[in-house]
Amino acid sequence: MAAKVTIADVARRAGVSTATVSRALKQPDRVSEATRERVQAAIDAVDYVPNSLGRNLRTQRTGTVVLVVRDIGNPFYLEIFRGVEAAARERGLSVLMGHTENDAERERWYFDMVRERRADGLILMTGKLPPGFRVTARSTRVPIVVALEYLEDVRLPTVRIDNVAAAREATAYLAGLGHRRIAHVSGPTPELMSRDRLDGYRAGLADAGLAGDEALIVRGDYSMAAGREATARLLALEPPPTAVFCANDEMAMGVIAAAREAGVEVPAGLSVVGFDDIVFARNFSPPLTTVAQPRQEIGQRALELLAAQLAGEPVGVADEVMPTRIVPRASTAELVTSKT
Amino acid sequence: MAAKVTIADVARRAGVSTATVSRALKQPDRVSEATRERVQAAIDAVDYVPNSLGRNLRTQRTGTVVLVVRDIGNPFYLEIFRGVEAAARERGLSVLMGHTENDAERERWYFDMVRERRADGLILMTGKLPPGFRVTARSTRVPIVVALEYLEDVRLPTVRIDNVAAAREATAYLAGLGHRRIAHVSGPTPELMSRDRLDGYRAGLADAGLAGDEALIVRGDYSMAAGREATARLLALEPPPTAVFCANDEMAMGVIAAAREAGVEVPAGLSVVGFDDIVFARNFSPPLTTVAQPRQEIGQRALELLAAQLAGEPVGVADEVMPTRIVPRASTAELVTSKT
DNA sequence: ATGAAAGCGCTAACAT
DNA sequence: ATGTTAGCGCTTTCAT
Repeated sequence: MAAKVTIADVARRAGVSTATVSRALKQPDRVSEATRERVQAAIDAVDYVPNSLGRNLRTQRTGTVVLVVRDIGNPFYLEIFRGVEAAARERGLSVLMGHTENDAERERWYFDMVRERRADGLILMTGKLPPGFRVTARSTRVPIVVALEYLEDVRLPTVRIDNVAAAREATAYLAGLGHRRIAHVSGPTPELMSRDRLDGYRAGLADAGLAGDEALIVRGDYSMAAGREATARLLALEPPPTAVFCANDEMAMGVIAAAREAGVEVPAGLSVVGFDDIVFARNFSPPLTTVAQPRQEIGQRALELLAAQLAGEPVGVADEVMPTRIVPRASTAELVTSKT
Repeated sequence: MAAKVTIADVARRAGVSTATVSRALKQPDRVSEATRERVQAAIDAVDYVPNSLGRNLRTQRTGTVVLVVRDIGNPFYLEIFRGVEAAARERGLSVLMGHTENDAERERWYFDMVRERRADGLILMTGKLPPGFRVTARSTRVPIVVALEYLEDVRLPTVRIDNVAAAREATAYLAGLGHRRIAHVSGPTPELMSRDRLDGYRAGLADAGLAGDEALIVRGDYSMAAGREATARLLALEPPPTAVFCANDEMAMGVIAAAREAGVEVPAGLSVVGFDDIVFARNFSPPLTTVAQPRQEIGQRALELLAAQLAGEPVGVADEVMPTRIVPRASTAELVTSKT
């Protein structure tokens, strides 16, 4: 009915002070049973909805956190968002999702949201801080948790996986199937994550007593197209690899598509392993063997860490490493030695 | 440096009133050149960042709008989000993305965000209003724009596509390739969008002078698995269809995967058309013929409508219909009549 | 258990 | 062009 109902209207109606109404809402135990009921009746009668603007100004909190990713179009992030959101809702927080597309200006924009108090804190999944940001500066103190990616030379609470170990395991898996010529399609190697997976690949080869061959390593950019291009290079080698470990699922799918077009069947002629276990991995044909990370849990844990930080709890500089696991599907097979 | 710098600190430093500082920031033309510079210098000196909480309370606006979808995990929505976000940033608005997962409680939650003034308005892509919501009620007046989906019996500003016409065109496309037995895998028919696409399919058949056959219509739920199941049913028919129009891309991909596993090549033995042109459609094997909608533009337009509404401009009850187009790719081919 | 009163930081009348 | 003043709606001491 009324266009604008404030706490004062409720107070008047219930015959109490605004302070009592506020208490009845936020700290019911500090108000007598009878009063509480009277207040509730008044609230219903005038159709009162608390205006959080007033509260926010008073408490200097917005109840909103921002999840910053590079590319919101990447379905990979959505599962993490789910985890973050679920944990946030439990605590009455809202989650804003923003993406930077590697643009420095936008990276800063999200930081400014916190500085302007439009949000309380940040979960960073961009792999970098905005240029010029110094963690030590009191003036720029922004509650942050780094998820998934991690930052070199910066000590911030982090939730991540061990990319080296996971890649090593994936490579070992292929070696265990009898493969000897195992290629790797990596991500852009300036990025820490790509380097880690590449390092893991090398370590995996070494574990299996296999010599590395730089010709078997092709740089990509995590796109399906990059997987296609890499395939052309790899199949032209003499001898060609019998297995490929890709730094993500999209590139693995590109490899499979290109290989098939080149007349090489997967997994009969080429075993392919991806990384991430995106939704389509399971439904690809053939279903993709890949490395799964506990995305939802990562998101959840990141929010928990951030919430603790916001609540003023001593968090220290957490560095939580979540477990990964190989998901064997039909894109990999034992090497059939078809020597003459 | 300072933990908390307010507009008063700047005013003191610049030797002006807080009102002048506020003006220098928001209406620079109402302040003399000299003053403006002095204020700016003071701002830099004390490292002042405006606290939007104060402004929000004063202006009764948050500068935030919420994009409500059913399932945030559906990559289809992301392109729309991009359009919304881009248009929002131009206007200094932020976009919060929320998903309901068809849960009534959560549907209401986003409405309450606006009622509690945690957000200024809603872009609804859920295809329904929360239970009990009446557009007429002044008390629940919430700025809303409906995108993509539209609501029966409710007059709200809407940005959408013509699903009937698009489906009709898709069916006509298959008929134009010579197909006579054209099947349809629909979405859940209680939903308006699914019904529209089904109606369009029927109209398309009629256009081509083809008799409908209810056995050729299979209900799905927009999942890849549903596409797979539908395929089993369709291939068992006598004679089986030579073409399938699916109500979305995921189901089309399920159909293709299942057909191939059943020994039916696409498009040689079966032509398949999807709907939505999701990112993977282009990279599927074979690349999927589908109906593309201008997602980014839909998002952009929806935000423009909402922004106008928030600005108090007379919007009326807009009903904007955006154009769709068929994207021919390799999952469809002319029917080869292999009659004996 | 409840009330009175003082702001949180900002903007917008209204003056000058 | 600039200053004064009065809140926006809420929470939270501090009293009682």
